[in-house]
Amino acid sequence: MKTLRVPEATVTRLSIYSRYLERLDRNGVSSVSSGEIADGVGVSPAQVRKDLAYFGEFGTRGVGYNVKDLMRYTLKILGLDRHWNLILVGAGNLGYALCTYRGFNMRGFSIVGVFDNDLTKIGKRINDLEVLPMESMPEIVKDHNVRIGIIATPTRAAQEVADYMIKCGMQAILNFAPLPLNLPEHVEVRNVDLSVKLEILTFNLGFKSAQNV
Amino acid sequence: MKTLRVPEATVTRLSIYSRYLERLDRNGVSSVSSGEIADGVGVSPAQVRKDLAYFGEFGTRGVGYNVKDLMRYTLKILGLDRHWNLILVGAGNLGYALCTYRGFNMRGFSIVGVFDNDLTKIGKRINDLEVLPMESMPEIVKDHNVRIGIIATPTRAAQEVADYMIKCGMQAILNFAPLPLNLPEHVEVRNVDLSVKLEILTFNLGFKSAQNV
DNA sequence: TAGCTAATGTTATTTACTTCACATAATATA
DNA sequence: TATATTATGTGAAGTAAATAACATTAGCTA
Ligand SMILES: NC(=O)c1ccc[n+]([C@@H]2O[C@H](COP(=O)([O-])OP(=O)(O)OC[C@H]3O[C@@H](n4cnc5c(N)ncnc54)[C@H](O)[C@@H]3O)[C@@H](O)[C@H]2O)c1
Ligand SMILES: NC(=O)c1ccc[n+]([C@@H]2O[C@H](COP(=O)([O-])OP(=O)(O)OC[C@H]3O[C@@H](n4cnc5c(N)ncnc54)[C@H](O)[C@@H]3O)[C@@H](O)[C@H]2O)c1
Repeated sequence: MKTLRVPEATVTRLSIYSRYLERLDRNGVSSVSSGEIADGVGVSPAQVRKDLAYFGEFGTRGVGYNVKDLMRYTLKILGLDRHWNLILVGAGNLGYALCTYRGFNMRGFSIVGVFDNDLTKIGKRINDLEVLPMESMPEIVKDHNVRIGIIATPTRAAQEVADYMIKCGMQAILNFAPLPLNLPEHVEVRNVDLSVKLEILTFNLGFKSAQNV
Repeated sequence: MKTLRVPEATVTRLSIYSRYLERLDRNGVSSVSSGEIADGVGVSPAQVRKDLAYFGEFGTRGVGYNVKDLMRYTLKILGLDRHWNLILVGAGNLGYALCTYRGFNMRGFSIVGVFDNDLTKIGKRINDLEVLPMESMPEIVKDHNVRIGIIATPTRAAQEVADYMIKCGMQAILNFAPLPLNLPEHVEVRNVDLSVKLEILTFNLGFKSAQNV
C-alpha cells in the first residue's frame, strides 16, 4: 500500500461501495468478491480493487472480502465512524426536504440548526427543529461543534450566506444554489447542481439523435 | 474543429458556462474573454477554450466572445434551444420541491406529470399539477411527448419505477434514489446523490486532520 | 499601412485515471 | 502433501483529460 493523492472519483465510488455493502449486510450476505461489488454498482472489478488499494489490504486472496469488515473500513475511510452535526440555511422547499430526509441520519449526519432570514419562517418548526434567525448561528455552531454547512437559499443570497457560514467557523459547505462560490482555499465546497444533471441528459439525447441522422 | 467523443466533464462545464453567460447578459455585458469566464466559474482559461473547441469556433482572436452569441451556442449544444417536458414519480418532500422549483422552467424544462402510488397523495395539487396514479403515465407521456423522467421515490421502489418509465417510453432518467439502477444500454441515466457529496466533504475533513498530525 | 497588443484555436506535453495482466496467497480436493 | 482453483493486490500499459505553449488572427495606434 502506498499513500498518494486519492482521486475524487475514488472517494465517490467508496461512498457507493459502502452503501452497497450495507445493503448486502442487511440481506445477511457475509462475504463478497470485487467482481460482485463491481456488478452491484456498475464498475469494473479492477476498479474496485484499485480504489480499495489506496487505503490498505482488506481482502483475502482466493476468498474475497468480509462484508461487515469491509463495510466498516469504507465507512471509516469516509470519516463516517463518527457523528457529524450539520447546519442548513434556507428553510424553503428544498431545505424542508433535506431537513426531513432520514437518509442522512442513517449515515451519521444530523441537522442541528436551520436558519432563515425571513421573519415569517423564523420560529416555525421542521420536525423537532425550530427555524432560527441567522444571528443564532454562532451559538449553535459552538454548542454542537458543527463543521459542515448546507446552503439552500436562492442563488442571489448564496455567496453572502457562505461568507457568513465561514465567519461562524464552517470548514466545509454543500451548496445547492446554482452559482460557483468564491471561497478561501481552506474551505471545502461541493455543489449539487440538479440542472446540470438534467442538461447532461438533454445533451446526450440531442447528440444521439444527431448520430442517427 | 474535430468531432470526437466529448468528455462528460466538458458537458458539465458547458452547462455552467452557459448559466454564467446568461448572468453576464442580464448584467448588460456584451463581450467576454476565456479568462473572464474561467475566473467566473473557477476553471482555467485553456479549459474553457478546449471545451468550446469540441463544438466549433465561437470567438474572435484578439477580441474574445460575444456574450449573447456564445450563450445561444452553448444552449444549443446542450439541447436547450427547445422546450423539454418532464414527468416526475414520487410526490414526496423532494418531489414537491422539484415540482415547485422555478429554476427548471428558466432553462426550458416543464414538469407536465407527477405520479405517485399512494392513494392519499393522488388527486392532491402541486401548483397547477394534479398528482396522478401510475396508470396515467402512458397517456401523459404521449400527449406531451415526454422523453425524460425524474425518480423521487424511496430507494426500494426506484428500480421498479424506472422499469415502468422505460416501458412508457422514457429515454432518459434523472434518479434521486441512492441506488445504482440496472437499465438497458439505450437509456441515459444520471444519479443525483446528495449523501455522496456530503461524504466527500467528511472524507476531506478527515484527511486534512490526518495530514496535520 | 506597419507594427504592436490581445486573445483565440490548436498542437504538444504533462498529469491523472483506468484497465490489463499476472504473481501471490488462501482454500478446496484428491 | 501435491495440485487445482479462486480471487486479491499491484506494477505496467494504455487511455483520457488537463495544462501549457504557441502560432495565428483581429483590432488598435501612430
Ligand atoms: N427546489 C428545488 O428542487 C431545487 C432544485 C435545484 C436547485 N435548487 C436551488 O436550491 C436553492 C433553494 O431552493 P428552494 O426551492 O428551496 O427555494 P425557496 O425559495 O423555497 O427557499 C429559499 C429559502 O431561503 C431563504 N433565504 C433567502 N435569502 C436568505 C438569506 N440571505 N439568508 C437566509 N435565508 C435566506 C428564504 O427565506 C427561503 O426560505 C436555490 O438556490 C435553488 O436554485 C432548488
Ligand atoms: N428528501 C431529501 O432531501 C432527499 C435527499 C437525498 C436523497 N433523497 C432521495 O429521494 C427520494 C425521495 O425522497 P423524499 O424525501 O421525497 O421521500 P418521501 O417519502 O417524502 O416521498 C416518496 C414518495 O414516493 C411515493 N412512492 C413510493 N413508492 C412508490 C411507487 N412504487 N410508485 C410511485 N410512487 C411511490 C410515496 O408515496 C411518496 O409520496 C428517496 O429515494 C430519497 O432517498 C431525498
